[in-house]
Amino acid sequence: MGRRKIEIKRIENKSSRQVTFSKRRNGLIDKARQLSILCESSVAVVVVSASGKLYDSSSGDEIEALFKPEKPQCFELDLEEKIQNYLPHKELLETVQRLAVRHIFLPSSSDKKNVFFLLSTCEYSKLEEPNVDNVSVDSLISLEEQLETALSVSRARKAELMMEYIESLKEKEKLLREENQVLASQMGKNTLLATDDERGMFPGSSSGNKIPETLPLLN
Amino acid sequence: MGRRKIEIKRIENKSSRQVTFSKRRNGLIDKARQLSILCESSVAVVVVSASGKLYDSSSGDEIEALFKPEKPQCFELDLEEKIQNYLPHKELLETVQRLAVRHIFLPSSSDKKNVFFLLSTCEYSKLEEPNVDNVSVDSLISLEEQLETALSVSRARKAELMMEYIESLKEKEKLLREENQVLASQMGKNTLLATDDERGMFPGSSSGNKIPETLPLLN
DNA sequence: AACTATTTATAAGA
DNA sequence: TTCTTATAAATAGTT
Repeated sequence: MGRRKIEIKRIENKSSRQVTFSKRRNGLIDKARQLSILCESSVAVVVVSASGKLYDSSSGDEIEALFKPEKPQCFELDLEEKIQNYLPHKELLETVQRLAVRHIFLPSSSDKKNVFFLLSTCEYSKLEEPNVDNVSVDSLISLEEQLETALSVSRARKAELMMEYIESLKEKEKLLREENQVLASQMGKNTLLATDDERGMFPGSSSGNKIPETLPLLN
Repeated sequence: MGRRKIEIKRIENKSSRQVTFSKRRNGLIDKARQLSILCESSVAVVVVSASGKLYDSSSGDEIEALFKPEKPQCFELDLEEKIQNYLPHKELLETVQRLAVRHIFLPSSSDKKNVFFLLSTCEYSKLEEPNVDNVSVDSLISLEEQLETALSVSRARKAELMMEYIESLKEKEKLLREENQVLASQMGKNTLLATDDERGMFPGSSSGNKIPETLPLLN
């Protein structure tokens, strides 16, 4: 689409490369925007420099909002919602968000299911200059560390939330069970329930059913 | 760029929208690829779709073998060692920075949506410096690919298992509650327990108040 | 940053 | 879905 056809290969000239990067990045972003509108999908474009520098900060809420609408299921609990929001793709999203955000296009519709996440980085360096390489590598490593930190935090938080929830459910179950036993004994017919308490119920989960048959739900 | 100029607004016709979506998505991805090559930048396109198309999946067996916690650290190691040592920490960035083209399937814990990952990046030429041969880089790429896939699937699986467990606990709780109610009504004195249920019962004992009060744990 | 000759993407039609 | 093609849009080289 220019005066000449170009091969798709690295542009050697540094300034040409920079100019092309700028033009095409803008083009890409606009394409993403158009797609999101035309097809009612959600598109996020994030541009990060290789150095990890933040070009354009955006609120985390905006990006998070991108995924909120697709929250599935009838989870009435706040905690469960939080857990849902920590699913893998959200981890990635949040992670990248911490790095750098250049442009964000918010979803055009609330119940949209198609989400494009586009991350683009450009290395402006100096491949011709050997002595600058270390700087670049260091910045990459730094970037990686930030990513890893973000991911770790995200995962840890997710696990924490889930475990809290599981603990609370277990606790609730225990109390219910106790109540049950009290009631049963008050009625003078507690044998059935008392024996139930002796068994440990959940060794783990099996893959197939949400509620595995091997797990006696009520003992 | 078609027979006619179109307004950038939601395409009402469903099949047109689908067709356009497909075309433009491909166009976007190709643009991203070109940008990454031309400007030696890294581009990741992530597609999250509710329609459930699978671009790539990884077997569960590889996951166990590859998912090993190891430590990062020294930057001075040769590349092969770096590969071994850096996997967890560099996972995301290296994915973005180095992988040529790949698809990762991220199973969602939800049964109604699938997550697709498509990452496309351009290789850094600095990685192809003197003492790094192509074989080494290739193996790096391959390894990273496998690891990333494995990690993604593994994490998703873990989340799935936890969610299954949560579901089973909830189900069990429900049954206990029913049992309780039956007992209570049989005794003709079910008020006490019923009211307990309406309030959040548990301060959360076993884990030392880990359960946030703001979260209605039950109902 | 603007311009414009060309190439590229794609809307509509088959 | 895939292809064809007229046309709109993007952009490479230039100013």
